[in-house]
Parts: sequence; structure tokens; C-alpha cells
Amino acid sequence: MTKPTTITHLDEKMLLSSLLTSELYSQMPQGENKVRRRRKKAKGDAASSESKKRRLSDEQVKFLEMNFGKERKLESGRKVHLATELGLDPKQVAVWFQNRRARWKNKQMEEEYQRLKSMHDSVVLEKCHLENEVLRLKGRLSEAEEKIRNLSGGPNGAAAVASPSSPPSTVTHQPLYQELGMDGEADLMYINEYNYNNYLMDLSWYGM
DNA sequence: TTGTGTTTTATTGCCTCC
DNA sequence: GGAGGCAATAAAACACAA
Repeated sequence: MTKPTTITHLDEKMLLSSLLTSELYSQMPQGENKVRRRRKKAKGDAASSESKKRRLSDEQVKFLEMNFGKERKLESGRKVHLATELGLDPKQVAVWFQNRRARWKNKQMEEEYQRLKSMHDSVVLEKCHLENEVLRLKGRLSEAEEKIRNLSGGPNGAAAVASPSSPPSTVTHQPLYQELGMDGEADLMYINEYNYNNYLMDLSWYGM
């Protein structure tokens, strides 16, 4: 009689992960990748109650935390001293410090990421504002040029304005919204806000 | 109670340094 | 070559919603 096995989400994840690492990665030619092969866990020992995983007591953790605060690395003498003090195996102390360093490093990286992200966000926002300002000023420049053309006498006056002192490239400075037939600065503000929002959405999409 | 996600403890394999 | 560090991961322990 074979009982149908139900595969939980967790099992599925583990299975997938072990398949990926053991099968896929171990097939990669050695030397071309730095991905280590999936190890095999010695399951027999875990069954014995003696080697079962034990959580450290609050006092033990507190003491270890205190020591970690003083010095994150653990030289041999200190390890043995802490172990006897806490009634633990020196190896357990070493493992605890190793794991604690890993957690500390993760936290540092997370904080650094948040710091950089907020810096980056404010730079992007600033860029949007500056782009808006550039477009606004270009609009005003076009208006001023138009007025000058009108003042210097009708439709032919434009030729007079386009003298050597005013470069012909001015035409290419026409604001984008005029080219697109849009309604001035309000639309431009909208475009920039739109781009910025899309940008933020992209960041969140990539989990940033 | 149970399924699921998270945290903690422990192991393995590789790398570096002395 | 071995001691110690680190990254990756396993697995137990725990938290918690449903």
C-alpha cells in the first residue's frame, strides 16, 4: 500500500532548490563556476536525542551578545573561556559567533542599501525637477523669440532676427510639447511625474 | 490543530593565511 | 597542512494566522 505523498510548498521549494544545486550546478564544469556542490547531510546523527539541536538559553544568548558587542571575532582562548563560562562546547560558541557575524553583515548591508536608495531617490526627484525647469525656461525662450520676431516687423522680421547673432539651432530648442502638439507646461509636468512614477514602479518590480 | 513562514543552530565545502 | 573564516544550506525550533 503506497500512501499518496503530499508535497507542501516548503517541500517543493526545498526539492527545487536541491535539484537546482545538486543536479544543475554539479553538471557545470569544475573550475568555470564558483558554485559549490550540494553537500549530503549526515541524517543518522540527527536522530539521536543527544545530537538534537538545542536552543541556547536567554542568559547564554545575552552573554554571547555582550561579548560579540565587545569584539566580533573570537580568538581561541576567548572561545574556550566563553564555552566553560556558559557550559557549552567551544564549537558551539564558534558557530554562534559565525552565525552572529553573518546576521550582523546582513543588517549592515540592509542599512547601507536603504541609505543609498533614499539618496538615489532624492537625486532622481531632483533630476525631474531640473528637467522641468529646463523645459519651462525653453518655453519662455521661445516666447521671447516670438515677441522679438513680432516687434521687428511682421512675418519677414523672423529673417532679421535669425541674424548671425542668433544661431539657427534655436529652432531645435523648441519645446517637446510643441512638437507633440501638447498643451504646454502642465503636460510636461505630467510627463515628468509620469516617468518618475514609472521609474519607482520599476524599482519595486526589481525588488529595490 | 495545522500549514506556512521565519529564526536559530549546525554542517559542509571552499578559500586564505601562517 | 591545518586552523579559522565565510557562503550556502539543512533542519530543528519557533511564531502565527486561519
